[in-house]
Amino acid sequence: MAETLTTAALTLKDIAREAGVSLATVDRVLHNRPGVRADTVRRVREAIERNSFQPHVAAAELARGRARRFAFVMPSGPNPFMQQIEAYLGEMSGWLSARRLGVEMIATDVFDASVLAASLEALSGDYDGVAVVALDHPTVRAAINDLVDAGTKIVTLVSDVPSSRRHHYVGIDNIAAGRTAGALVGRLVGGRSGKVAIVAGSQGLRDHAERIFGFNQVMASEFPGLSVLPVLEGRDEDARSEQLLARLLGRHADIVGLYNVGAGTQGVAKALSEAGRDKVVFVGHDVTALTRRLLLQGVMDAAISQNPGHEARAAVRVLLALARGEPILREQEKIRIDIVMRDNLP
Amino acid sequence: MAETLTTAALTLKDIAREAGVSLATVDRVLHNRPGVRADTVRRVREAIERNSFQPHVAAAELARGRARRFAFVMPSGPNPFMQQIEAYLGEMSGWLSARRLGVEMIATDVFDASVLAASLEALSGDYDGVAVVALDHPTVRAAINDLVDAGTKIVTLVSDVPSSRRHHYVGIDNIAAGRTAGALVGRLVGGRSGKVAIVAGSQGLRDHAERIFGFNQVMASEFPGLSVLPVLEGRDEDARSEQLLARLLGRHADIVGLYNVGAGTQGVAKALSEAGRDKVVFVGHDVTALTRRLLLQGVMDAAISQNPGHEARAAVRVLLALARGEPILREQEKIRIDIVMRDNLP
DNA sequence: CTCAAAATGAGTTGCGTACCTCAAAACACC
DNA sequence: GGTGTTTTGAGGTACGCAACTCATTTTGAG
Repeated sequence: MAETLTTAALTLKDIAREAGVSLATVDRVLHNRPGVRADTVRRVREAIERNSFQPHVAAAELARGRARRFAFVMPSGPNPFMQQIEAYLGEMSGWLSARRLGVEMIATDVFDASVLAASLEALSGDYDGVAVVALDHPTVRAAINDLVDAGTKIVTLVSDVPSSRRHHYVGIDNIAAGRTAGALVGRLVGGRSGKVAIVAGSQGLRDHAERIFGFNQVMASEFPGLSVLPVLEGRDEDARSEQLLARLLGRHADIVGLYNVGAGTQGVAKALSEAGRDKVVFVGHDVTALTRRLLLQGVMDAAISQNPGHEARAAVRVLLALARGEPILREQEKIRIDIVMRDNLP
Repeated sequence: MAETLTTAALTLKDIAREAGVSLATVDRVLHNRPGVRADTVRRVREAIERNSFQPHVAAAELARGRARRFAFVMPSGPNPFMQQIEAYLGEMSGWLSARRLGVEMIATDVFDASVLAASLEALSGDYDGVAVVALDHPTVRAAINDLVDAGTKIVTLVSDVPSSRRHHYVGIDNIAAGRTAGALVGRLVGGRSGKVAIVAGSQGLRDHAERIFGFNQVMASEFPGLSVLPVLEGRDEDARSEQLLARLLGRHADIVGLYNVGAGTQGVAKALSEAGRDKVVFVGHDVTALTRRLLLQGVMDAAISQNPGHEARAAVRVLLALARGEPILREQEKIRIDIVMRDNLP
């Protein structure tokens, strides 16, 4: 009837006895310190393994003395999504200080590779972990690898640099996000045939390009009745997005769906309403004050969301686990793609 | 450019000096021990407040010595959702033992109020925290309140007992889940008019009743072209659900949508396919091996999911925070309603 | 076999808190 | 002013581990 999921609480002393060595040797093995014969290392490791020994987190944390410092390198300038991440980190301040964790925000121009790389290099040695919203560029990749080599734990946030040796990526699978958007547009259009428009910031941005790729994939394979128009590049700006879209709507009377890949949402919504094309199925990204309003008004039909609170907390937890040498709960730290419609607005 | 989110690391000794008292007195205040003048208590509290002092979690944990024990009281018998929760707890075993947390599963008949209440009463004094999948019944409520009075931290899991004094509920808002299901069925039907069927376990179950309530709300207000048929009560059994639904499908040729509120999914799918009514929009709950297959086959169109992994971890985290007297990160522990379609299957 | 280098043992200290004891001081009451 | 009670101080121990020192043993090369 009752079933226990955890094992007894051994200590290092027990492991030392088991392995037939002293506490000092166990300590040397545990922290990869030199001066232990390979054979002895094996014996100790086996004893740890055999008893599935886990160092007591609290004791280890207490003993190491100095507090851990993490840095969040984020885009400068106003960006609601990033501001949300910062706000959520602020909400955690009690949690952070109870664990003696210092978290600092560092604003920089993440869209300029050399500036970003310089910012990263400047952090070397000062932090135990760094979370960075990174551009995928060779210079940035090199800066990340340098930090990794210096022993800093690195997590890419929102936008990944898969070619680097970063320890973890906290963000969504953008291809899957695009696929989801495609499925939503296709399904919500509901059997009608016609054209579908795409508004993106730029196809040069990795996440945008991936989303468009996934979107097109689904449209081609599952919704042959819908044809996708060439991508409009609105640079995530309201005015430009509005202008481009207004022109497109004028030229195509049979647009039935619209996927807004990045920001510029305000402009997109305005173009739709001024053209009197409110019935167009409109799917976009992220739950902000604006998209929330548009969803409630029925202008937007669905938003693909990547919970910024979860991303902020996951980044901190992952950095902490990496710094402690604990395993990462992958399932927990995975950022899910949320479909938000009017009735499940968070 | 850089901005720090945390404060300096004070210790109890600092607080004692600040307040002009000894360590012993601070300790007495912190743990609500008797023998301190009200005036002194205030001075100490103010010093803590003024410096926004947070006890070092690791030190506190280490000092208290004995490990914490949590119990999960779950339904006996085969239940995929509950099995998943148990599996996810198993995945956490490293995390748990590194924190010296003991978690035990206790299987019982949660659908029999007196049996469940007896199981709960039997736990008194043995556990620091209890997570329970609870029936909302006066006897159960009393048992929960007794445990609370005995100092045990209580979390209701999946199914709430709002009238009790449980410390927290980990689960979804079932009315919102029903609304979401309604919105999905309505939208996916895509403008056609016709009838909509509902299959539930029982309208006597709180969560099922709430979901149906939310579903009907949306259908009535937003989809006047769809009329909802009387609820079929399949008792979450495949055979019974299939039989009832098959009969209903036979009588109504114009059924365009179907909401399966609980289990019995296998039977529902079978009834649909044997009647050759695959085009009916079918929305159900939870991602299991079965619903995953049905989604991929296109039989089911969407599933409302309440990530069991998240629920298991949230329950543990909440119990731990309660036991430590830490604040709960509400935003983090909130269980979201996930909409799962073929293209965002987790 | 000798000797230096490598490997290991034994031990100490400190992290910040919980929990405990005992003595001293402050206080209230008559 | 003396009594008893309440409040406060001072100090110790323990928790499990990190990080270190120094002495001792073992090993391998010549």
